[in-house]
Amino acid sequence: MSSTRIPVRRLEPRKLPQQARSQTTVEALLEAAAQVFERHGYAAGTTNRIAERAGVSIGSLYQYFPNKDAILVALVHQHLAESMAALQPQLERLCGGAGFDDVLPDIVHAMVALHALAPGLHRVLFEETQLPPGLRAELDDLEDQLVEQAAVAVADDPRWRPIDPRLSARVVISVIEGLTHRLVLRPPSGVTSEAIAREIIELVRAYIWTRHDTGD
Amino acid sequence: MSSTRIPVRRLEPRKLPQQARSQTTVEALLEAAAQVFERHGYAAGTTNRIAERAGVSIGSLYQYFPNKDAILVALVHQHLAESMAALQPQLERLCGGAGFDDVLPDIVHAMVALHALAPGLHRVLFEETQLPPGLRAELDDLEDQLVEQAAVAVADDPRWRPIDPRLSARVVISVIEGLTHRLVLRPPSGVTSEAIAREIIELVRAYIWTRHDTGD
Amino acid sequence: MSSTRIPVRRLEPRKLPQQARSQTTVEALLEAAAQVFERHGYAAGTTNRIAERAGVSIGSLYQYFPNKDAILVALVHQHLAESMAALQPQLERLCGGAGFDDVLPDIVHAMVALHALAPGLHRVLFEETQLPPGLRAELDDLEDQLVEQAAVAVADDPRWRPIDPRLSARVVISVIEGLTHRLVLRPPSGVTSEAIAREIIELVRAYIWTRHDTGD
Amino acid sequence: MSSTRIPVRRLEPRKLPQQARSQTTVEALLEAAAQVFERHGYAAGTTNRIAERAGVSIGSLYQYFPNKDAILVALVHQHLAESMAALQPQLERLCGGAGFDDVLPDIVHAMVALHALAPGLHRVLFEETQLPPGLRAELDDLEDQLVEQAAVAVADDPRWRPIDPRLSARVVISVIEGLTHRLVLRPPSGVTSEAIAREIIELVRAYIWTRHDTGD
DNA sequence: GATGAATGAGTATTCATTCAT
DNA sequence: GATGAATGAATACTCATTCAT
Repeated sequence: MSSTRIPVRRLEPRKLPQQARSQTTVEALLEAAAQVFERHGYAAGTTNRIAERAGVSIGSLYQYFPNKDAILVALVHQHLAESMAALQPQLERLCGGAGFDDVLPDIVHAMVALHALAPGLHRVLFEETQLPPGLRAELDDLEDQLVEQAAVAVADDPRWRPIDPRLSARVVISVIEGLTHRLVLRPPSGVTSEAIAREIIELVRAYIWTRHDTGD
Repeated sequence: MSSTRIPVRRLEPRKLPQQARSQTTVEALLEAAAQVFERHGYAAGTTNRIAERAGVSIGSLYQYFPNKDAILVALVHQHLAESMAALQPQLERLCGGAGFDDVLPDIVHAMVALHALAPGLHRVLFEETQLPPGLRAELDDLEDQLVEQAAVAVADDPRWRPIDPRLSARVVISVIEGLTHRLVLRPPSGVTSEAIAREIIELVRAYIWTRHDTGD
Repeated sequence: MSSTRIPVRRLEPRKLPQQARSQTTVEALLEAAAQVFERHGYAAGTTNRIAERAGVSIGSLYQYFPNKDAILVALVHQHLAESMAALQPQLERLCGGAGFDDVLPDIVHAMVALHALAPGLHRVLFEETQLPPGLRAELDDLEDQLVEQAAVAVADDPRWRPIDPRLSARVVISVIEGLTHRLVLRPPSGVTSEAIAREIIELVRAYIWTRHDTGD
Repeated sequence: MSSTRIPVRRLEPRKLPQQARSQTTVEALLEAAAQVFERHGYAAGTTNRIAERAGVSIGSLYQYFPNKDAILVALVHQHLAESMAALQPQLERLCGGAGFDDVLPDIVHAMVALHALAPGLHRVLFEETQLPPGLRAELDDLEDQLVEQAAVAVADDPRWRPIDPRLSARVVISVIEGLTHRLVLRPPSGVTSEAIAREIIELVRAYIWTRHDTGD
């Protein structure tokens, strides 16, 4: 009779690789997981396939990840870190007084570039799977922070005085995120990612312009 | 959607129900499938559960659907039909000469209403699962048609003469679809679906206004 | 991402077989499980082996038992039922006024016969595995009832007036149970099960005789 | 004990620790194993857990024990040694002419004390696992020796002349061992280990008294 | 000698699908 | 037409054991 444990599901990596060798293994696993999930989707991306593609035994996979979900979570965290690295500089420019108008293109281009790299994987990461509540909350928090910063930046801009900066900011963020996903992950034929970025920028500009108090 | 192989796989309903009783059974199955997929997701929504909830034996389910994917496909078709039914009148108004400005709100409201009904199901139908290529193409075709119609309507509008009607139309459609999904399926806290619709409308209006040739 | 259910572990049979065919399957499975556990022990008695020996697919096993433990539980219940069936008549004789001295031999013989049938299985059922708390409690309850009945019977016996009937009864039950297990499940060489029964009877008789208030 | 196959399998410690450090390691491993088996049972007591708890790498564990079973065997031997150490003096008293009646209480108390120390471990050692045949035989031999000695002692006792000293001795040993296990490892609520010892002593006394030739 | 990364056969369990009744 | 018992390939995951460093 198996003992009745309390099944607390861990999602953090199981142990930190200490030797150089294992560091390599973990990286190979994450890389393999990204490819496998991208090609097969999450459900059909089996742990055995991931291990195989990583050139590693299934046992090694489970030495570093307590379960399949943990791999996904690690991938999401990786993406988050990359996103922050790409966005942080722009946000600092914004807070440093640069005009929203100037920063916007860079933000959008960064977002588009970020997603264009491995569109299938992003689909899996953010659409196909139901992320665990903790991670979901983490992402939502992050977005809220972005919204907050954007709201402040937009409110400060002397030329644009939006009536409801918070809502405007939320829509702006959603538009950027939503359209990037929509257009980059499933690009309509005959539309370059360059054109996509351009249109997103125009869209946001137009929206903000409309939503402000012209003071007339 | 599970398989990556390319076996010969039928996705059409196995046989058309001819008697009233069968008709009822099929409807019960689709309704049950919608509920089960909404609650459990596609992968965890087992055919046995669907059959059980439909009050029908698993054997009967397979009498009408050759496999699990076929149920999903039927559900997508159903959704498509409903969408068309909701959108067609507006499109006809558009083609009949009504101003895009007038029709836009109705379109957006229709879209939002369509998705607000069973958000979880829509997530499953359009995000969680990798639709079979044929269906995917079908959906894309449909969207292309919408784009085409919208392009014509926008181009015809005497007050708005967009520089690239086709691209503008595509963006408009994507914005409506993308934001509806993004905002309705995972609504930010404190934002009503009414507000969402309003902002989408504003967004599109602003964009079109910007994108036109003012003739100055 | 798999949905996070609350893992309540069921141990009851999964569904009651409704057709005659499945009744047969369940019986074959239990019989096979008894043999497999007896030969290999619980841990090494795999579900696949059980299914194979039952001449049934592994899927069928899980159609009737939600997990491996449930099979063990069913086996214990089966044994319990058989034990009660064998013991009940004697207990009724006891309560009906028959002398403890007369009934004792029959009880011991019944116990020995019960265990001599599949000793290895009983070892697995009651020694090797840590039974789930509910079942453990059930067994303890049963034993407590036996103790209670024995205590009453012994107390009533005019010839035996034990000082502490409850404790004496407990020891008597434990002796019968403990020695049956010890001697039947791992019989010393050269001792027949007949001799074992005889000695157990003597032991209990001597004990009770000693433990009574001689009234001197 | 897992394997049912009969591979060539070493169960002796792999190498005798020669340096003081190694001696310490082996002791730490056995101590850890005892704790881990007591807490988790044999099957769930993994070698990695044992090594971890011993503060030793898994590699080191296998330096001293060829496999998991060998650890169990070592533990059994350890227990045997302790048992002999506790029992030997009493047996010598017996052979030295002390009355069985006088020695019995000390034997029983020694047995109870021995088992009360780590009941869970004893359950694992002697009930949960199917000991390898060699060890099983070793244990049985030991018991036979005890029986022999007891038989001689009992036969010699001028006051007790049992009809079949060998059988009586066997029953006595079994009673002591069986009831100790039964009552110490799974004590009925409300019964102290002191009371248990007392009742076992009484039981054996009564039995021997009954089983002797009164000479009438 | 010690370490711990790597291994992979083996385990319980699920679920889409078939087919005898 | 309907039923539901039966199937078994496939999956996530474990753990005793090895061996390069």
